[in-house]
Amino acid sequence: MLPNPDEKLDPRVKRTRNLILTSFESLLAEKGFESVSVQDVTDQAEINRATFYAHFSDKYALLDYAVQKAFMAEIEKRKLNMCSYSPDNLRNLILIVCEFLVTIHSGCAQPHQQFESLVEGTIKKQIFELLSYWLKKSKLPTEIPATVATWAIYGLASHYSHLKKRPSLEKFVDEALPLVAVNLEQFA
Amino acid sequence: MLPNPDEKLDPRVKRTRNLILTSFESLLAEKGFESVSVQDVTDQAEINRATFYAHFSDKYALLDYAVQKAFMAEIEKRKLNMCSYSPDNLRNLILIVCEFLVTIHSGCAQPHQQFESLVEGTIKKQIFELLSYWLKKSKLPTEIPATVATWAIYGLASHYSHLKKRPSLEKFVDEALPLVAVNLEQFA
DNA sequence: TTGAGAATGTTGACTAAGCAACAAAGGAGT
DNA sequence: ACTCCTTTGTTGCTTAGTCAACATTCTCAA
Repeated sequence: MLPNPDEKLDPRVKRTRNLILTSFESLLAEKGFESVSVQDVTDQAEINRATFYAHFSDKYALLDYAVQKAFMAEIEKRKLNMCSYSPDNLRNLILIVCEFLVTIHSGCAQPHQQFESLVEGTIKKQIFELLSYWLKKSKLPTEIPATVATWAIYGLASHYSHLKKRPSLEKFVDEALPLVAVNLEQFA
Repeated sequence: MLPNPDEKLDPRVKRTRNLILTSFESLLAEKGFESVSVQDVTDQAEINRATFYAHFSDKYALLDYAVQKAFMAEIEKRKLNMCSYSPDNLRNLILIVCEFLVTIHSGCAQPHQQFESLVEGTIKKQIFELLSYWLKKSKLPTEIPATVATWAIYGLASHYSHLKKRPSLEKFVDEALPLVAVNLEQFA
């Protein structure tokens, strides 16, 4: 799908970004997004503040980057970026999104509205791109079905991750899958 | 005793040295000193080879630095660098040297002659400096007693660390201590 | 013995990171 | 209102790290 944006990058850049990312994640878990300042991140990363701004325009850009990278890692781990549409792949995608949101809610202190909608935007963009990629390969119509499915998947995952008593993920996905699949397959 | 050479140092320098140090230690444990190349170190540290030479003239200088730093850390941990001569402090010093050599023998693959004598030189320099510092503070004669004690201590520790069946460190040090102490105290 | 490959040091030109200082905007309390 | 303090972006100059290239030396097997 995508060329790996890691390799061939100046080692200093990789190092710096990793330092920023690592300290950001730990601060996120400790204090929550709203109360983390750029200062905090650079202090803990032992990076100059000016260097931060050479990489990210502000902490929102950093959040976007962090979420995107973490989510992409999950996608790549299951090789969903190197295949095309199938019910089973779709099932795995839904699964990933659910797990991802659950993880975020357990790994980030005080998730406020602001934070959640930022994450939502980033994740939906990723889902949409992946679905588009799948459908294009299968010569299926893309735009509308991918949009519908994207929102549906994210909605399901968000719902699931907010449940007080979450049912088994397997059961949940089994029930949800056909509803999403029909959106993508109906013109096959 | 010494001002901490860590603080006030350019963050990039600290980072680079730590990266080099970390990868060196792991390679030392894995392959042994003789078979570790500068290449290996810089590859694993993800540092440019030219950068290595900006910090160390060669791998021997690196070994020196690594040993010195590790040993100094033990000294500082027990605050021996902030006190003066006493039998108890001397006892702790002997203890540290013994433990240090034991650790090196278990943590480094195939310790050859070359490696051992490099370590010996570095450690003895450290011991000598510490003893001199102690004695000077107590207005005791320095040069000769410190020399004798340094060699004695290192010899004991080396002997101990090479024993096939090592007795309890406590017992060993209890026996050795008075012999070394007399060298330092006889003119008190 | 020779020759091919690997490791060593070194160089000079380029790029990223550090730093200090600045103006500006917000927040908390008095 | 006010100050005091913190955070935010931004800038110009300095220093450290990167890279590719080169000449040497080592090593080891053909």
